[in-house]
Amino acid sequence: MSLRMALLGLLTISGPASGYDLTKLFESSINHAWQARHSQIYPELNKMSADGLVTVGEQGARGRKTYAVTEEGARLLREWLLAGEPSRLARHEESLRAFLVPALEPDEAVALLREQARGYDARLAELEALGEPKTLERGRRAEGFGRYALDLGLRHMRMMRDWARDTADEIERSSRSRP
Amino acid sequence: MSLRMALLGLLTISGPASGYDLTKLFESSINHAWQARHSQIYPELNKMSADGLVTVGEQGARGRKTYAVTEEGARLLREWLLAGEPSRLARHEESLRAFLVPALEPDEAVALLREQARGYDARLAELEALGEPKTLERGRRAEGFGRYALDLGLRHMRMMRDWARDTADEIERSSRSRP
DNA sequence: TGAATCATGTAAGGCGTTACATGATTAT
DNA sequence: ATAATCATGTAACGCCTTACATGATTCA
Repeated sequence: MSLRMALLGLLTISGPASGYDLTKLFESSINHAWQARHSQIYPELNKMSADGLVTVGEQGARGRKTYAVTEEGARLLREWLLAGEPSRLARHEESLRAFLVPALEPDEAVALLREQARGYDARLAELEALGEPKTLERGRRAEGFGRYALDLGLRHMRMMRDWARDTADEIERSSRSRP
Repeated sequence: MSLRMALLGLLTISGPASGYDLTKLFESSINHAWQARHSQIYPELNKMSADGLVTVGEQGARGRKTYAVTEEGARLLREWLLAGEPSRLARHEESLRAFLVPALEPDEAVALLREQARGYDARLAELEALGEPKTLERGRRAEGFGRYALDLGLRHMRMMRDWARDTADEIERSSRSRP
């Protein structure tokens, strides 16, 4: 269901697009919260079309198909977004890794956490670059769509970086005090 | 692979345990980063045993089996943790929902975000209760294992709550200025 | 004694990844 | 001409969820 909603949402926010466009949109925008490859997106769009959630517009060059959200699709998305179910589906391999850090020896754990912190900093820089005017030329991104999401991504990276750094500090401190 | 590592990690940190124990441990500890039901855990433990990563100890009452990590299991976990692959597998339905908020009308979006912020606050309170001495009686949790993870969980909840609140504020402000 | 909890399993079907496969168009 | 990019699809296999299924032990 989530993939379906993600596609409806992307089409709603960014306007009609092809499967190819949506594949790239996934990568460039929503990637830190959800992933999908073209091999999953293309069949899903076909099913959604069969279910009346999207329509296929003009068949462009190279067999390009442009999809647009129908009224029913819009209604379904709205319902899904407003449905207050907690829906705790969350799979985050990095957090899992972080969680298992105490299974390592203290010095190994510290090294790993420091490296992770560096990684988050690098990705933070990538994301920050996306927010700068220079990168915004590709359109849309600035207004509404992407604004809040980008902000969320930035906060997430900062949070993870800080946690990794603080935890490394704490492990170092406690393993120095009783070695 | 992740489930396998999660199980090895939990067994390493908390000591020998049954599939039943691990199922509950999953729920009470790692839940915000990874989920697994008993129907996935039991077969996986059997496979891991066949692969020599864990051993089955004494068969207790009610057919209870107690698993322990083997040397090979420990080695595999260590390798996996230290392997620096970025591994960006992340599926977070809540972030996805948050991301799609701009697909709603401003007033609907604000209402949704406020409700989400309340939800995060509630879960934050739950997590904070876990960190208090009273709840710690069930053992282990306090030292090492759970400490860092709990901290990460708390930071995550706070981050999400703040984002939801700030974004609601921002949408409210911008829809008031040009309605 | 009956309900709750402990304890383990299997099966069907859906979701997601990797790999395979093909061809058109554009830029160098 | 050649490489890069655009563009869509299918198939096999693995991971995960939901539902079905069973029985032992403990507590009130």
